[in-house]
This record gives sequence, structure tokens and C-alpha cells, in this order.
Amino acid sequence: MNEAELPKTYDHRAVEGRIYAEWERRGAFEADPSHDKDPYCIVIPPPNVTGALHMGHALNGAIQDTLVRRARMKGYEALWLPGVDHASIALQNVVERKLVREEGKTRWDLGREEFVERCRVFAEESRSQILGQLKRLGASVDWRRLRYTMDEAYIDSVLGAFVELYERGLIYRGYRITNWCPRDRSAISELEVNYEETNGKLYGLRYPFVDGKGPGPDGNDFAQAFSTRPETMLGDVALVVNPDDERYADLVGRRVMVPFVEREIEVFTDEYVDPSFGTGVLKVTPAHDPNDFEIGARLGLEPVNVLNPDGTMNQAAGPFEGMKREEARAAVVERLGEVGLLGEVRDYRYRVGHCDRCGTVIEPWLTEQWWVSMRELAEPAIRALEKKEIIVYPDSWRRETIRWLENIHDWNVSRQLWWGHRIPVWYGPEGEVVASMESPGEGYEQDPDVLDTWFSSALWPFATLGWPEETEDLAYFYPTSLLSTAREIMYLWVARMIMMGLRFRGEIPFEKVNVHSIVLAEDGTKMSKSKGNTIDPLDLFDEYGADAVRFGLLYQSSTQDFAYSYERAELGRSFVTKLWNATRFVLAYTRVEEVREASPSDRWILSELNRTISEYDRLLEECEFSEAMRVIYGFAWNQFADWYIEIAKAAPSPATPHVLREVFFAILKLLHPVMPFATEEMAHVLGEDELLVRRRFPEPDRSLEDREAEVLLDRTKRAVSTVRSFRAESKVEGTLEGRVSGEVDLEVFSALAGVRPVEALDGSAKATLLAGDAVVEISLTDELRRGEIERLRKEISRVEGEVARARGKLSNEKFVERAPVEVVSGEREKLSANTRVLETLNRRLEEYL
RNA sequence: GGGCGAUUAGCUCAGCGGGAGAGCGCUGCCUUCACACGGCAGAGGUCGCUGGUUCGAACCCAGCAUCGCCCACCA
Repeated sequence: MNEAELPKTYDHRAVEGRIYAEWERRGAFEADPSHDKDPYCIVIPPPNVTGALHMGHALNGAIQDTLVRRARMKGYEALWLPGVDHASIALQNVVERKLVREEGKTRWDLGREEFVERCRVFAEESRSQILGQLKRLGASVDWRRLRYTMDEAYIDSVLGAFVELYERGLIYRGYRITNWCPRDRSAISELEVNYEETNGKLYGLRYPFVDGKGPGPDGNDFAQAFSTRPETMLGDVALVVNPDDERYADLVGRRVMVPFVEREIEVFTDEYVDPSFGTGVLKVTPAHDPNDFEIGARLGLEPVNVLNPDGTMNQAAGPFEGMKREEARAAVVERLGEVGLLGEVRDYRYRVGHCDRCGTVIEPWLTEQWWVSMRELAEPAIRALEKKEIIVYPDSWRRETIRWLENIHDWNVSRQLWWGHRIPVWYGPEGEVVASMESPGEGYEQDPDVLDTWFSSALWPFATLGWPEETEDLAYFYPTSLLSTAREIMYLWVARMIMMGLRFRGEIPFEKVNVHSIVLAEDGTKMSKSKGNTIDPLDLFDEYGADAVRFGLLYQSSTQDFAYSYERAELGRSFVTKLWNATRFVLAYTRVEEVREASPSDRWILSELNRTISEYDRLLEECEFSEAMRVIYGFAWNQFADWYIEIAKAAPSPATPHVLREVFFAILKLLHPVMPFATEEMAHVLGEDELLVRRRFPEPDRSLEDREAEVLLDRTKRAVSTVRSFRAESKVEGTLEGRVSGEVDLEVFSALAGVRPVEALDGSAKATLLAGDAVVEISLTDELRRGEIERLRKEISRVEGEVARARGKLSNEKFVERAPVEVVSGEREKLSANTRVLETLNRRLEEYL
């Protein structure tokens, strides 16, 4: 192939599919335990099988793929293990909604078995879609090792873990207030509740005295308490006041009536009550409020439950039975008003919990659930984080996670759902309770609940490697090298993996955690389907190519969240095009392979390359992707393409053909982890037989460092730019004669600046241009002379400013005394250089006047 | 109520103790043999505000303002 046959732009559509197939055909991503290589392993945060991948997945995929490909090229046995999550509650929600929409049915209409089958089928479809998306991204995962949390082996891991924790006394069954979602008819954990500030009302509720002792201290014949949820009044079992509240000393011990349900309750005291809130009287509803539950327990009172699982009122609600909770609220308020028991109603702003998955208002509700004791599990995790056995980028998240673990609550792991891992607990005919993977025998009934989806996720880093079997994979790849994730699941997932990893393996699950940005919509708000502001990564891949999108995402990724902008994909695409055309140039350029004597410009680009390799590699190692992209982009575009290719055209050395190719190949290899398709194609076009994916990642080579060449070329480039600038401003065209004082690469300068170097300039008219510490003099026509005087004056006043600034600093004794020597000597050098320059300029000005 | 973070060029964002940066957008010139998804040259910023530390602060400290996010059982 030659350059003329190549189109001017890279066509990702024609390339990506073919190259991915080639990688797969060659088994390029397959990793197995090996004796002569060190392991590198990343397990993918398994996407939910609820639908398609979003931009967050694309970003995290780009990050992980970059790291894995780099490790692979560095000679590690690099495994990126793919998988998907069954997403218990999330998937069940999606399928339920679909069921209602398409068939007008609920899960109860279908029955458990049929419903679970529907979920399984849906998951299957979603899963294949997701896997296709990962391929489009270019994910270098080992497909042979694809895992799913509902695989038979994985289910065994999950149930085994539950049984073991149960047997160690770390799992117990408890009756307490949980967050109840009436739509899902299931409990959810604290982490699955989203609180939103809401404008609501605070209702004064009046409880008439029934003890016949007459009115209360305030002259009223009732006691009043405030509530935001008046319907829970029907479940009240007591009123309480603070024991130190003198206003109510007489109230304690009196009996009042709960309206409508006609229940007599007593007034007690409890320290919990804040006398300054409302009336200082608190109603106690143990079945519907966590604090009330505790107060009720302290007082030894039986809770009264007034709700059904679906959020309607039950028979204990008396006349309100059968109403939805919202209807009951309105009805209770109305009826209270009618009977004169409604007190003050205030506007009140408070936080209402919503189900993370379906948005339904959460009801704190008394139920019996399975709990994991977290304190004991958290301790080793806290220690590991404190000792930095796990490195977190950025470190602030390590400290945050420690704080969270220190305040951890027990974890409710049972869900009254159908899709998921069914809890391996069996209830026997004689009331036996047995935790076991299989039924203990005839007459045993299995617990109907399933496990919180995060329970299975918590085992991910080792269950995917075969645990509880002591597999070779587990021995070789565990602990994994790095986990990359969004911060929103640090507690839900990452912290729990650390605890479970330490519990079941006695080792941390990963050495590093990268907490990446959240990709926001273009307007800076969160992307969400309901707002309709989501961006489909596949559309971006189609339009810009996977490499361009990957580069753009990494370029924008930092520890800060960022609003996605299409400009970043355009930036990536332009970069690919630039590299593509550099490929065409390199291809068309002579193909001499032998090494001959290198010129300063050859040594300069090699030295710059060397610096770039060190810097870029370090940044990737530290997950500083944005900075890494800037470094490699700057080198490839602003040094290599803008300058070295131009030098190769205009002032090549005998070594240039070789150096040009070497440096360009190094760029392709450095970029391969980020832009795998395009770089692979470019290497192919340039006639490489071996795939880049298996090539060695460039390493720094100190022998290529050449400070002298760097200084020389920097000065030369500056001189060239100065002349170009002068040409643009003065509208001068054609070859000029010129003289440079100060050391530059004359050949390069002359060729790129279009200046013929002469020893001495004829005539008196010259432009005197400053290029850093070098002075360039250019022959000048008479008509430009007038302007030159103006220009000189401006230049002089600028340099005078510089001189004054340096003098000022250096005459400050404290500066000379306390600033580092190199800073002071730097100022001195600048001062003397500028003084010399000023002399030259002044002399020239005098000549003209 | 606590905690964390942000505030830098018109826009999106880097920089985090020694003379303000990138991409896009904008202006001028260039359709010359890698590339107009381009080249060359430019314009554009009292780095949120007020104090402090320092020879020196966009960068460190304190306070304030605005905007986010996380955590917390005040009815």
C-alpha cells in the first residue's frame, strides 16, 4: 500500500469490527495463570442486565481497557474479567413495568415461577446487548471468563457465603423498622433510599382526655402532638413528653383516646423528646417510625401496625381500612376537623424517602428481615484502608470510606422480591430454622425472600475467579490489581467487597481503587432517562469512532464530575485524523532503516519522546488520565507533527528517516491502550506484521536524554516563530536575509523560517527581532523602516519592564537571601540577557533616528 | 446539622508556591507535494470576595459568598 491509495481520513466504520475480530481470533485478550509473568487483573464492575450501557460505562470501560492494555504491553499476564449482574430489584422493576404496560398484569398474576422465567429471558436479551456494546468499545476482556451473578457456580458462591456467615453468627433475623417500598412490596436498605426535601404540612393532632380528671394544665380537654403523617395516628400506642418538661408534669400518667380507632393510651416520659419541638408532646407509633419503635420498646408497648404491604390501610385502621395511605391522610385530617380534634396545620419542609429503583415514597415499617452484623466485618476493612493497603485515587475517598465504615449499621439483606438469590434458610415442621444450600429434608419450607443484589456483588472479585473452590485462577489473580468505579457505589459496593474479601479470603480484593468522574449531561445536570438528556455511547461510536470517544472521555476525566461535550469526541476524532495523516506521511517518506548520524533535531525529538514516555506512563499509573492525554496529545501534535515532520521535509539528516519512523511507532504504541483500533490499523498500514496489542510498551531510555539538543531546538523553534510572526504582522513575503546571534540550529532555522543566513547584512535597514535569548536580524526594505522604529520602541519598553522587574527582585535583600539559589540565579541570568538585548535594541534605534 | 468538593479566557475544563494553560469558539493570512477533522500568526483572564502566612500566592491558611455532592432516626 502506498500513501496515494490511502484516503485522507481514517474510516472507523471500515476498521473497528474487522480489528476486534482479529484480536479475538488471535486470542489476544486471553490470560491464564503463568509462571514467567506477573499477574495484572481487573474485574469489571458488572453492568446490570436491565438495559443498555450508558456514558458512565463507556468512561469506565475506556479507563479499564487503557490500564489493562498497557499492563499487557508491559509484559504482565493481564486479565480483564467481564461479567454482568442480575440486578435483583432493578431488573424486577423493569420487567414488572413491562408486564403492566404490555399485558396489564402484575407479578402476582403470573406467579413466582413464571415471573422469574420472564426475568431470566429479559436478562438474557439485555445481556447480549451489553456484551455487544463492550465489543464496540474495544474492551479487551477475556470472553472465555464471562461471569454472571446468576450462573450456577456463582449462585453456589452466594448461598455458601450466606450459610457461612449465618453459621458464624454474623447473620441474624430481626424484627424492626425497615424501609418499605409499597410498590415493590419489599424492604430495601438504607443506601437504597433517596431523600428529597419536600414541602409538606405539620398537623396538630388532638387526643381527648378520657381519665375524667378534667382539662389539662393549659385549660384544654385534650393533649396535642404534631405529625407529618397524621394517618399513623391510628397506630399510636402512647404519648410521651420529656421527663424534665415541667409544663407537662401533670400530664404524665393521664389517659387519652386515639380518635376513630377508639384506643385508650397513656402519657409517658422519654428522654428522646425534644421539648422545644412543636408542643413538646410526641405521639408514639412503634410500627411506623424507627424512633417510636425504640421508645415503644423501652415502654414495653406492643406496636400497632396499620398498613398492608402495598401501602393501603389494614383493619387496624378502623374506618379507614382499605384506603391508600395518601387517601387515609386526607381522610384522617378531614375527620379530625369535623370532630374538632385538628389543631394547627403548618407548612413544613422535610425530607421524604423515595425508593432508589421506582421512586415510590418509602414507608418506615415494622417487618422481620435478615440482617448482617457489620461491626465485626468492618474492622479489618478499616484497618486495611488506614494502613493504605488499598490505595484509592483520589485519597479523599479512602478517608470517606473509613468514616462510613466507622459508623456502619447492620445491613438488611433480605428482599421480598422474586428475582434474585433465594435465601438459603429452611423452616422445618417443628419450627426448626436451618441455613443450608439444599433442603434439609421432607417438610421444610424455604424462606420466600431473596438477597439484596449487593450481597452477591460483594463477592465479585473472588467469586468470579472460582471461589469457594481453591482454583489456580484465584491463587494467581487474587487480589486483583485495580478496581475502577463511580463514587456513587463506594458504600453500596466497594466497601462491602473489601469487607467480604477480607472475611472470606483474608486478603484485600484489590490493591487500588480508582474513583472516576460522573459523566453529566451537557447542561451539567445528571443524565436521566426521565429527563431525556441521556447520550447513547453507541451513537457516539458510530459518529466519531470508538477511539475518538475513548480519547475524548479520558481527556475530560478527572476526579471532578464533568458535563459531557461533543467537542471532546471531535477533539479525539481530529487527533485520530492527525495521526492518520502522519501515517500517510511516514509511509510516503523514505524507508531507510539503517541508523546514521543523528542531527540535533533528531536528538531533540528522541529526547522529547523519552521525557514524554516517562511522564505519560507515570500519569497512567496514577490514574491521571486527563493529564496523560494532554501530555501525549501535546507531544504527538505540537512537537512531532508541527515541528519534527516539518523538519523532516525541510532539513532532514541522514538519520531522519529512521528516527521519524521510530518516534511515530513509539507514539502509536503509547496510544494503543487508549485508541486501540486506529493505532492498530495505522501500524498495519505501515506494514507491521505483528499486532500492536502484543507489542512492548515503550520504556524510557536515559541514553536518549539530550539537554543540549533540547535547548538548541527550543531556541531554534522560537527564532522560527519570531520570524513568522514578523512576516505575518509586516506582511513580508519571500526569502529574507538574516543573521542570528545566539546559538540555533541554522539549517533548521533557515529552512523553516525562510531566511538565508548571512555573515553580515548589507544596507542599514534591519529588523531586530527577539527570540528569547537570541536576536534575529532581518534585512529590511526601506518602506518597512518607519514601522520598524515603532516596533523597536514597543520592544524596548517591554524589555525595560522586564529589566526593571528583575532589578526590583534582586535588590530585595530578603529575596536574594531566602529564595532558592536556582531561582535567584535564574533571575540574574534573565537580567543580564535582557540588559544585553536592550543594548542591542537601543543601538539599532539610534541608527535609525 | 455535619463532611467533602467546586468557583481560572465567551464555552467546556487543566494547572495547585517562582513570570496565567488546552480544546472549542473568535480575528487575519494560507486550497504549496501528510492532514481545511488542516497550517501559520493573533486577540481574549485584577485565576469568586476579604483578610493572613511567605522574599514571592491562582496555588498554603482563615473567614465570607455562590453552586454541587455525600452523610445524619428531630416528630
